[in-house]
Amino acid sequence: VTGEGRNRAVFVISVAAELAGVHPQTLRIYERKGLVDPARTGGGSRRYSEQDIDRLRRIQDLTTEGLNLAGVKRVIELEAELTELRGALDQARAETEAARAEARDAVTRTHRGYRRELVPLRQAIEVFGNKSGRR
Amino acid sequence: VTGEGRNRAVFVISVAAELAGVHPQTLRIYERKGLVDPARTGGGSRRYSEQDIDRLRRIQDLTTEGLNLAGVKRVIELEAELTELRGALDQARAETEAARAEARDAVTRTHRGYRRELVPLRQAIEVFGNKSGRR
DNA sequence: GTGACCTTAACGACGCGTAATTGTGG
DNA sequence: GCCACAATTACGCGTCGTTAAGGTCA
Repeated sequence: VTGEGRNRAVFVISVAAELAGVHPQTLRIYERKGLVDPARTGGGSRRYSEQDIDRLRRIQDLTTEGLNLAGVKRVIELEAELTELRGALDQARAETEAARAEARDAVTRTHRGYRRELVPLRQAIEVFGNKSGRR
Repeated sequence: VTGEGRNRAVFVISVAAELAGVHPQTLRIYERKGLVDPARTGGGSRRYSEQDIDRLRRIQDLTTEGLNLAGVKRVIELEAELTELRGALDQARAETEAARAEARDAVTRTHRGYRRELVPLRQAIEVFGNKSGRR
């Protein structure tokens, strides 16, 4: 079950606390407040993933800026919404560009289609020229 | 200078506090923390607009949810970003739709252009039919 | 001169982080 | 049996809101 990268929960609380630069007890508080949700071993010990560590560091940054934990939680939620929205916006703009390119291409293709038909027209004139009187 | 609607700063601090449901002194704290920025009269008194009142109510909601003032400030900023981004996303999607409609129309117009030219082609055959042998 | 505004300071309540205590699992 | 983890409790510090005191303008 290896190779899961940053999702793999490997750090015990003491190591996670050291990596995040906080007291282990603080991590337990964060969990109680719903700010992190580390995995648990069968015995009940917490295991923190790299993602958890990143989140802990983000929490640290925000609390250092003076936010309390309720604020940290909301801010993290809002930031997630923001990145999601930015992605959607990028995609929407790419689709606009694609639609515009497709518009140009479609016209070009249409022209080309007629031009391709126009080539044999000279022959068509030879073929149908006499029948032109036909109603 | 009337008719400015919600931007017009009309409420003194006691009324604003009552409208927002907080202590007047609390409003002064909010201002010191940069959460609101009411207008001032020549004499130095604060004057709150309807927009200010809305903002005060929003601050109240967030603090009631347990955020401290630093968190309230950040959350309000992020929410502003979110609404801005949502607007941009709506616009981008509208532009995509417009570009796609324009793509369809452009092809249609191109077709129509050829069809208009194709009508006289029968006459052209009559006119040029004999010349078809010309190299 | 009274009243509402201004500012600054003091008080009480609460949230957060740390440390101490006790229990439990590897 | 030892060490690290778990959970609960207690303490210190800072923030927030209220209240109080003193000054200024209408």
